[in-house]
Amino acid sequence: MPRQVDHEGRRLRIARAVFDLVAERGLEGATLRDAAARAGVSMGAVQRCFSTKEEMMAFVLEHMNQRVTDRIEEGIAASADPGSAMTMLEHTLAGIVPLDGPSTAEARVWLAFAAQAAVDPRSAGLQRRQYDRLAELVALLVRTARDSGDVRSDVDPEREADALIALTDGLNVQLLFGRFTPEAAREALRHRLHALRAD
Amino acid sequence: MPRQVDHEGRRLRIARAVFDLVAERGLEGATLRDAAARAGVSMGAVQRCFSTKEEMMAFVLEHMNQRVTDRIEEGIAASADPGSAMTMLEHTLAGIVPLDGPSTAEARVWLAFAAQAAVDPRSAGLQRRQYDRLAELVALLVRTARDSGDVRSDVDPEREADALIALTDGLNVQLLFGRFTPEAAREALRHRLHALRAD
DNA sequence: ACCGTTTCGATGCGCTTGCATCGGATCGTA
DNA sequence: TACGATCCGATGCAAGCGCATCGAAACGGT
Repeated sequence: MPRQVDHEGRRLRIARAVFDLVAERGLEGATLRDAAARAGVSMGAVQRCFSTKEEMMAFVLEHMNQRVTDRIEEGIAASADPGSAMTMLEHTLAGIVPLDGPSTAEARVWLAFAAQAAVDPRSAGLQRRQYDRLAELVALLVRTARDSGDVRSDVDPEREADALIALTDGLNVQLLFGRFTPEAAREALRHRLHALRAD
Repeated sequence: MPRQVDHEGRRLRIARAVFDLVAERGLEGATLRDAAARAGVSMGAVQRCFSTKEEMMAFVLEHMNQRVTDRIEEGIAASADPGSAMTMLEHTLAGIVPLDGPSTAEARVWLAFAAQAAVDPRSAGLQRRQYDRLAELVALLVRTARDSGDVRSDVDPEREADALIALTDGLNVQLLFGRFTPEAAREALRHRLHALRAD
């Protein structure tokens, strides 16, 4: 057998490089050559790790979603009162809004993929699945908070979850345009959640 | 003097063609050749109408924003009670959310340009100016509605306007993903506005 | 120690892109 | 009617793209 290299590690390394490129120059700014150069590998290596560019991009998207999920769970675990559904809800949504440099890059990449999903059904499917999972989680949190008396009893968890997610995405866009500061976005989110509270 | 052709009309014609292409295939799917073919003119004509592709795209964006503005004003004028700030507010926001085929195309193009603006400061400037104008209008409507007693007195017009715009943009994204129906989006918007009403 | 097998990095290819260029058609003028 | 200035549409061009291909290098089995 010939020597083995760490394929999975290389995939991650390339994915990170592509992520950076997309965050800086957008989706069409991420070429195979640039990705290879940024990752410090040859172009052939990129081709061997991913059968096609589309697969590479899908991997990058999945990898980013995984990172966001990890950060959300981390934020929930590190919160003062992890058991409270309301706290978990706030951390979940706050984990999506970019509050610092790295997550701003995430938001940029998210927007780039979102634009692609709007015209490419294949890409839309991936995004939609992610959103369905997120909406389920948020709806569950809202329902739990409602049942425990933290939020008003007349809110519909599913509808409210979708509305909250929409608001979060919209805040992301405003942030990327530079019309919002991260603090203002977080404040808007907080304000919205506060309006759900039971009196 | 040689014969004159309708330059401005041709610009509009090409802009409409580019708009359709972007709505169908995204920003990078709009090439000069395809634009010329779709508009039914030669490629040279496109080059003479717009000095560069960037200028053409900026014109397309401006043209679309103008169309949206026109539709909003039209909706306000056609509403049952044009004088009511609350009605105007609802029509303004509803004019942004895509409720039918043509405005879905608008939303697609909007998202495409939004993604570009996230990585291109030049494009971000254009978008930001548009949003500032929209935010001013919405804030004014909210303030008017508040002062006339239609909405609760404890809402901050500027903050609320930004939040409403963010929600609208988020709904647009969800719509494009196919997670929302236009009716559900409109319902969510209505629900949110209803929550602002004075009891 | 040798060789077959497998993986590596580099180069080539066909294609498309935005933009520049050029001959020919067009119209006012004398 | 002949001319010259002007504008039109088609073609050319250099660059960049994704992907295919290829010789060389690196191992394990015998």
